[in-house]
Parts: sequence; C-alpha cells; structure tokens
Amino acid sequence: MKNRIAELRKERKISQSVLADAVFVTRQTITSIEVGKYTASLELAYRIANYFNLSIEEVFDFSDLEVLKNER
Amino acid sequence: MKNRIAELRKERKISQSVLADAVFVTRQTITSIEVGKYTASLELAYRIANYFNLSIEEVFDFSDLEVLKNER
DNA sequence: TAAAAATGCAAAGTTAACTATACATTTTTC
DNA sequence: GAAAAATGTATAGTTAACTTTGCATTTTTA
Repeated sequence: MKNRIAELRKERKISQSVLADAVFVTRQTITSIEVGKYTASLELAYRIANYFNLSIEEVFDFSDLEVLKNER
Repeated sequence: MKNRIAELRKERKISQSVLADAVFVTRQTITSIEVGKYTASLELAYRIANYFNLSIEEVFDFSDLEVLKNER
C-alpha cells in the first residue's frame, strides 16, 4: 500500500528517526513502511496520521483496495 | 482497541458471516476483532469502514492511544 | 573538507493478525 | 417446538508487522 509519509516528512523537515521516536517504533519500521515493504498496523497508522494532524485516509492510499470493493 | 463493528452490524442487521465474506476474512476474524481479542490490520479496517460507508476513525476508537499523543 | 546526521538496505528473530476447524449454546424462523 | 441460522469460544498453525543489529553510502553542517 502506498502512503505519503516520506513526502510529509520532507515537507516538514522531519527525519525518519524523529518520526520513529514520536510514534514509538524503530527507524527501520518507518523506512520499511515508506518504501512499501509492508503495511503499517492500524495503531501505527493512526499515530503517524495524528502526528501530522491528518486522518489515516489522508496519509495512506487505499485505492489499490477499491477493486475488491467494486467486486462486491 | 474498541470498535463499533458489532453495533453497526446490528443496526443494519448484518451477520458476522456476511460481513466476513464482504471484507474477505473468516467469521472468526470478525468475532475476534469485535471482542477486542486483537486489532484489525489497516487494510481490513479500511474494508470494514468502507463496507459501512464510514471512515476508519468513525468505526475504530483510538481514544486509548491519545495518552501517548499527549505525552509527546 | 572533515565530522555528524540522515538514509539505504539486509538478515535473523519475535509477536500479533489471521486462517482453519470444530463444537456448544443461543437466537431466529417456519 | 423443531430446524436453521447466528453467535461464542477455543486451539493449533501460518503469515506479516515490527524489532534488533549492523554496516555502507549520502547529505548536511560547522
């Protein structure tokens, strides 16, 4: 799943380490999620969105799941 | 983490099985999430919220995480 | 331009989300 | 009131999120 984390970090000049500490995970976790190696948990997604004062839907891109929705 | 899934299901008279099928998980997964045995993944949270035409934040209760937010 | 900070990336280990199966109890429907 | 549907709960197994460690490269700062 795609997300805007790297983009939001750069806009606000926040390093991976600072974000990682703020949301209580390791830098490696932030990196992995940024590059799409895996998807954030719901709690982490919320913490990240909240850190940027955005909703989860504004940070994470669910458009690749819409297909399944339309298949219902 | 708390959520409004059982409540939303009952309002709309949708069984666990029907919801499970609609969001591509087993009934056991829905049950476990409803009773708080574990937290939904981000993708599943999105699918469930979307099924009810709500945002993730409207279905899942993150208030137990606010503490951490305020500690920043 | 050297030092410090930030990023990239990789691998092994742990934990939590989810599946599959199964059976007992409760609720709904006919 | 019997059958069918829905729910509760439990357990063993798989997969994916996340940690930990470590080191190499790039970018920033003094």
